[in-house]
Amino acid sequence: VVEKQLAAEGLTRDSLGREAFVKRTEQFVETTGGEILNQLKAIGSSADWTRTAYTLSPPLSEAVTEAFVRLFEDGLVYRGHRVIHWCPRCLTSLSDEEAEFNDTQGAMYHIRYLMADDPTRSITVATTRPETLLGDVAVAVNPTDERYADLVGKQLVLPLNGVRIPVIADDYTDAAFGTGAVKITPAHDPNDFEVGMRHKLATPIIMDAEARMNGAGDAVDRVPPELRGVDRFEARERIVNMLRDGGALVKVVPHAHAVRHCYRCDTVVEPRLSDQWFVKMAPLAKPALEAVRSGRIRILPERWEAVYINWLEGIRDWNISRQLWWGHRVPVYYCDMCGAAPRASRTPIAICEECGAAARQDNDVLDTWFSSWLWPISTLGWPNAQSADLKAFYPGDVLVTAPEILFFWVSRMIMSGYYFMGDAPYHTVYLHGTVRDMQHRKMSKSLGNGIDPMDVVRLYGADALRWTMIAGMGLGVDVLLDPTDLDKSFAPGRNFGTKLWNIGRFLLTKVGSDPVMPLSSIAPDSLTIADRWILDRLDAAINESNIALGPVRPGPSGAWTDAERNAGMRLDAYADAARRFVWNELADWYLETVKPRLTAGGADADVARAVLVHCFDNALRLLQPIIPFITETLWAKLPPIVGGAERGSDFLSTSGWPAVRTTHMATGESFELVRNAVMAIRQIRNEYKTKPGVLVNVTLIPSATDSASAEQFTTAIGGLTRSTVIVSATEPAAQGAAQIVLSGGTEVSIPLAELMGAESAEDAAKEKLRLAAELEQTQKLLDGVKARLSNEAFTARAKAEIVEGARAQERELIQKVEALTKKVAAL
RNA sequence: GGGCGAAUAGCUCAGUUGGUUAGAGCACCUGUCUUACACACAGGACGUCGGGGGUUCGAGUCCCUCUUCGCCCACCA
Repeated sequence: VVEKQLAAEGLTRDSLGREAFVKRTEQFVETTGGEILNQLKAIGSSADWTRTAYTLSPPLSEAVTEAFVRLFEDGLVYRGHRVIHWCPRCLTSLSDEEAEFNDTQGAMYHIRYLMADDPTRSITVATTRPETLLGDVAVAVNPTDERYADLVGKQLVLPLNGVRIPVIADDYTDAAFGTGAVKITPAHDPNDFEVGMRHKLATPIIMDAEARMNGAGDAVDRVPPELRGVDRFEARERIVNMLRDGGALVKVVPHAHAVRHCYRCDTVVEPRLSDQWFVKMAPLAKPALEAVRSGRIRILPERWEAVYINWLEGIRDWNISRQLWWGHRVPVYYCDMCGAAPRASRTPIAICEECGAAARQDNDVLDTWFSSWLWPISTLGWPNAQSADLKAFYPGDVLVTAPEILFFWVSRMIMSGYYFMGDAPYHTVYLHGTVRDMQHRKMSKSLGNGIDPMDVVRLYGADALRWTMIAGMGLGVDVLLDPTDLDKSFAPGRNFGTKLWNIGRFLLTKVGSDPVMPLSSIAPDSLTIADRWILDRLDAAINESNIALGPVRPGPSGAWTDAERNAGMRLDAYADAARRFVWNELADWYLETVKPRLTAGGADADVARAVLVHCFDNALRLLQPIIPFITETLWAKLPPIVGGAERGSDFLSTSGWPAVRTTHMATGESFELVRNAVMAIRQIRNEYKTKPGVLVNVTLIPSATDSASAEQFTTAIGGLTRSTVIVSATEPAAQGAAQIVLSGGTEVSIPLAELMGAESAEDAAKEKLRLAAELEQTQKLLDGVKARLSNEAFTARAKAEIVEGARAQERELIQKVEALTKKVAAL
């Protein structure tokens, strides 16, 4: 923008000078950028953050200089004369990574070059960039290509400018591709440059920096006057027409190929011969490769490791100089007077040490990634080796980032970590998915398909935003969000947050603020079957979360084992385990059973309070990383523990991750019976369309294996199903009752008259149909198990526990089928 | 051109080393304002796991092949 303003005033950045240009740009940021700064301040962001985007803060600047000078002194930074990617709009060179490929439908132009001493003979070359023919210095053919063997060494005449060029033989040419003859343009193609070097050919540059046709120096005669100053693409058209008119154009065939574009402005990149600074990458890549191969660093998802290794193995030198004015200036100084060797220096050099003349600093700046690759160390105080932060926090643990900057940033940070610190900057690289819209398009400003996170925060809350992102984040899977329907994506997160809040509201009001007993002080005998069950489920949820997240760090060896390296970081599985516990177990079952106990008061109420608070405390710890705000608020309101015991911290966020109990008590299987009975009764009530308010009498005949007291069954089941439960040892009459046989053999019976109301009490046919259907389904299952077990191949070859499992299932199903058969018969 | 990944309920996705009746959320259907929560509760319906072939006592899971999407890399002019 500043450059445009200058142009309007008839100025350029060159005429203005670097100092004035920088000042001018700073003013622009101050004024125009002020609104942006204010917005950032409003949400609590540091204004310095914005400034560093324009100027490096002094410590970072020091780090960049140090890194450059050290690499220079070690011979890993060098100045090279070669063909690089040039953006004619940004007027700078680009690294390989910054010049992105786009598939483009272009054309292959076949052009005839005539022999100089025998115009009846010719060679036809094929090219996608005909305008570069003005810069051709040779035509190369394969040495084994018999078609052209007798032409090697002869001269051709370039169409349009009449320049004479030789036919050369070089392995680079593939006889099978195109016409088998390649035009060589050393200054505008990296491969041609290599060929040119081998054959000691000239390197005429035929375009200016903005990619307008223009020969400089001795190439001036190569560009016909009518083409000078013409943009390359217009020149292409005109040249093709000129060739056609002159009879040199043999044919044009459509040709799909990949063309490099500037990653910033999307302009087609022009290969261009120039002097640039490079970093030798092979020595840096070596330890970075070894780190991943040995397991010192793991990359998740694992498949990216192959991509990383493949890239590093074929790595090419890194062009780090840019012809921009914003950035960190290359700290190399020249003397134009005596021609002393360029020097890299940590401090500015004003005067040449050799001859005393004024020294000149290199005019290029460094690639922004040259500062970014130092990020893990420069942010911790490097190059100050005494930095306390560096000692305390290097190396770090996990880098979370997007796969598209694996090469730009991730791998280079690893290289700089090894080179400057002798160790990797982290042990885990977690590459997350990309947020896309429903058409799988990357969200972007230009497409207008993005979602403003602040809108989501306003409408659904920050916790809901985090929930959606984390719970939807399968390892290596893209997250699809619909920008036109925020509700679809974010309502589930909001709903869960609200649910959690309501659980807390209920729990805190019912439990009150009186101190609760610590779980450890409760006698196991006083725990109900529901207590034991929920404590079991809590342990299961913690275990599941731990497995989903995996080990935090590699073992003592410092390297990941094969078993460890691909386990963990399953954020979606962790979120799911935590949600299931809180919603489907704690809220749906335990809270419902505990209500009457809390109201009743007494010793049992204290037990219930203790278990409830313990479970909720741990549930909040489990959810804190995903839902930090709601959990923190609720946790602060938990009642104190008897005796003033601490919960580990004043804040949930630093209170510690939950741990499973070390002592085990009787399992919660009895409560599973309650759950099965409750679900069965509810199902019956629904099928018979019993009004929700109607109280029914339920007879429960527990199987011999159920040990829990009858009282616990009656209260638990009764409370959850609006029924009065009688535990009985005797079989009730099948006639006139709805019957349920649970898998353990426990039977449940409800009089039809109560389910259906007095007016239709006689309708036993429906119940018979219902039971018969269930019998049929159970029988089918049993038949399947029996068939499997009677297959000798199965019993002989399957693992013992699988076969035993099938036998147990068979026994259970036989029991159930018998009971159901009896009941159907009685009806 | 080379490499990699994906295809499972209407939608977005889970499915650990092959193990029997394939799950969740949303959407859908029925009922309910049951004093924490209708952003909720209870119940329900919905899938021959992309097509074909193979290995196996047993395949969503392993192998081959085809189809369709997607990603990464690449100096064939």
